[in-house]
Amino acid sequence: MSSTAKPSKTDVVTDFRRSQLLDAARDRFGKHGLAGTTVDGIAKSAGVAKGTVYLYYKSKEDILRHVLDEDLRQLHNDTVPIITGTGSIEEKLERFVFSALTFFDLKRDFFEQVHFEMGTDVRKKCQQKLEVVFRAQVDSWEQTLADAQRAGIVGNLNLSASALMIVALASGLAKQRLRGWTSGPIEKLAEQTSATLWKGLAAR
Amino acid sequence: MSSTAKPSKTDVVTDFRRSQLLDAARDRFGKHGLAGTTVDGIAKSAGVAKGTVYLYYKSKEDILRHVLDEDLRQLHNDTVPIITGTGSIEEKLERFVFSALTFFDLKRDFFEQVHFEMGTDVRKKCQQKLEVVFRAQVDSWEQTLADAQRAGIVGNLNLSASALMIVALASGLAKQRLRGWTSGPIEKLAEQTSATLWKGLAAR
Amino acid sequence: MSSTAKPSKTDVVTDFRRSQLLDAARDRFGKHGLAGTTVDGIAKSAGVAKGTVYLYYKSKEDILRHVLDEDLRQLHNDTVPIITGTGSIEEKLERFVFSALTFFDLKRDFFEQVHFEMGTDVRKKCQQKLEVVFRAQVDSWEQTLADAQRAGIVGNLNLSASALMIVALASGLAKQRLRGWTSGPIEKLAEQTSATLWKGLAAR
Amino acid sequence: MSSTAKPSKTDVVTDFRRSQLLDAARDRFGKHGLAGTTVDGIAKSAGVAKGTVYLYYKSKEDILRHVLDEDLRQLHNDTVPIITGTGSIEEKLERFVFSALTFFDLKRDFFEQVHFEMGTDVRKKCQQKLEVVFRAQVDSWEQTLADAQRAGIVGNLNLSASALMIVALASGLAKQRLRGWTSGPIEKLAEQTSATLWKGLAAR
DNA sequence: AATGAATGAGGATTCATTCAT
DNA sequence: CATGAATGAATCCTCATTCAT
Repeated sequence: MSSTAKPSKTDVVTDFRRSQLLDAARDRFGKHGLAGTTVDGIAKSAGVAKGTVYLYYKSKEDILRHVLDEDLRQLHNDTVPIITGTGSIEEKLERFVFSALTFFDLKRDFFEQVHFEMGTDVRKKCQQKLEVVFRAQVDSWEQTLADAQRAGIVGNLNLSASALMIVALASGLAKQRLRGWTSGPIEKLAEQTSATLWKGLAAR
Repeated sequence: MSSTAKPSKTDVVTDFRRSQLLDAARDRFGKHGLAGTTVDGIAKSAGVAKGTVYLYYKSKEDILRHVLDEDLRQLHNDTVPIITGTGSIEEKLERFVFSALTFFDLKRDFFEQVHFEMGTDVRKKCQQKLEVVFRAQVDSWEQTLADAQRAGIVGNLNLSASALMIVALASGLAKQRLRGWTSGPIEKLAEQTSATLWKGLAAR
Repeated sequence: MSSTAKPSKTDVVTDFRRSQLLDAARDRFGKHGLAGTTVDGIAKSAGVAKGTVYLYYKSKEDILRHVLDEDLRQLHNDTVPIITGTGSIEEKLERFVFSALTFFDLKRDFFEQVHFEMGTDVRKKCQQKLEVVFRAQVDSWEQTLADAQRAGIVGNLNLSASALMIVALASGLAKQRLRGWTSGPIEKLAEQTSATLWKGLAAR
Repeated sequence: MSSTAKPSKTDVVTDFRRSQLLDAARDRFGKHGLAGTTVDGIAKSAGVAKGTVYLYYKSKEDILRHVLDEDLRQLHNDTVPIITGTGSIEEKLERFVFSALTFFDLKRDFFEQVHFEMGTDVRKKCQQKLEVVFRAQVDSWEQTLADAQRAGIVGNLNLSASALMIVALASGLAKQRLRGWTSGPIEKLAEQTSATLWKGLAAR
């Protein structure tokens, strides 16, 4: 019913509330950390009462899970299509690094505070999901590099090591920006590092 | 005797206890996360009573601070001398990546759980210290690359971007290993990535 | 309705709870002393859970402060109007002593246990408030005696010493009753002592 | 042995230590209150280690008991002989008030902080002892007033009420001074109040 | 006798979760 | 649907007391 037909008013309200709560939670997690964020605080941020939170999510942990799901899905959508899409490898490389940096720049607060803070259970599940995204990135790069190799654009690379390296570099740079250790425009950073990396990959 | 008079027995015991507690804490933090670790648990791990912990550290936070200090000092000592030491850049590059990977491999549990979990205050201080180490690494690399440039070993690089890249790559790889996303011997990973990186840096 | 719009139901409940908790606290403080009273005990006495206490008062100290405030306000209201009100000095004297004795008799347990027990900070503030009440009593008596002097009812007294004496006597007698060192009806004690004091004050 | 013969060296040391600890305890209790005083603090004040305290007193409570015993004995010795000694009643009255005020003035810190703070058990015992002193004072005054009555110096007084009043007044004044609510020389205060009191007692 | 490291019971406080209205 | 008062488990920290040296 609700999937194809017009969504009932209830569904709309429910979606709105869930989204509203997720945004509030992301904000709070970003500002106060995981342990530092209270359910009451999330409720206040969302402008509802504490009890209401439990109508839409069954626990604080559940909220965290959903925030992470949403963010990781976005990370995936922001990066993987670039790798598998059209364009020269050099361009893709630069755009990939740029996208990864941009994503983490926007989520800076949240990741700075929370990303690795959750309890054993959630973290396991979260990292499994994070791993899925990273593996998708690595696999896509490996595929792309293999194509390029067949086309004679790059030489006799260790494909998997190179793919890993690309993703690691993007992630490493992102972390440094998260920490505020690099400044300047993201474009420039993406351009310089991807160019150097490309030289390394293309060199025969 | 040797330098500043023999340490008293009390000092020895104190050092032992402090070290013992730090090890226990690192273990617990690694297994259960920051919030998931109780002072009582640390005490149990160390084989002492709860109160004893407070004879040596004034709070849970104080313990965390000391664990971090110790680890970061080690990270510094394990990596910076490699960069500033002797040898060809290629060798240094490989050894640097290898050391960084090894360090995080050993501290895997701890960093996986805690590194970014602490409350706003501690985290600030901790990250300032982490930044000091990373900046030391970047600065050392920049200096080393500048020397290499003067010697004509590398071409017209953007020194600071390159230095940043090296450190970012090592850190990114380390994180992926922390997450368990890469397997295989560290040596091989270090060799492959540093080789590719070097090609990119050396290319004219 | 009556004065400032009808109080909301929530307000009524809140007032009830705060009052209920204060009464429970006064009872516990009276029975077990300040240090001997636990928040859990107060909660149990009030028939609520420990956490509920913290919905209404922010700390054990906060509770104490409110108990003291309430009691001291009552002491003031029970005594000062008598001094400044109408009637002969002899009558006032007797009623004043009687009121002070009665007040402490009712609060016996509490004062016996707590009044001087609190930590440096609270005690400072409490005693400042207590001082306000005592000074109000002394000042009122001084004024009343001055009027009497002008009216020729009493002779050439040292006004401030006499006022001080009246208050000191009431307070000293109250303490002795608190301790259980005097028995018999309060009325009689008040009558006898105030009569003797009056003779001393009125004598020329 | 030790009671009549020369005290052994051990006895002397023991007495010294006990006295030293009592003084330290009185000081600490006066400065930080009962709950605020730690055994370690007492030890530090006395210049010994914590364990040593337990060689001389079996608990913190035991220390408190001894401090109180010592002080109450002193209060008794400072006041009762004045009442039962020689001199006119007027003189005795003034000297009694003066002594009481002086005693509490010297012990000001201690009494201000501790006098009524102890747990149920100690307090009971302590107040019993305090009662003994107060009763001794009251009884002595009653006796003295009875003699005076027989001698025709005072009229048809209610002896016990009058005695009670004298002691209550002295105690009330002392409390006010403890609180810092009265200033000026003790002599003057004693003189004025005892004079007025005497007029009241002597009036027919 | 003296020490002070070690102990662990005890208590204040926080906050995720529930449920009656 | 929404609320927020009530709950009580969980945890940090203190400090009186003990005991091996």
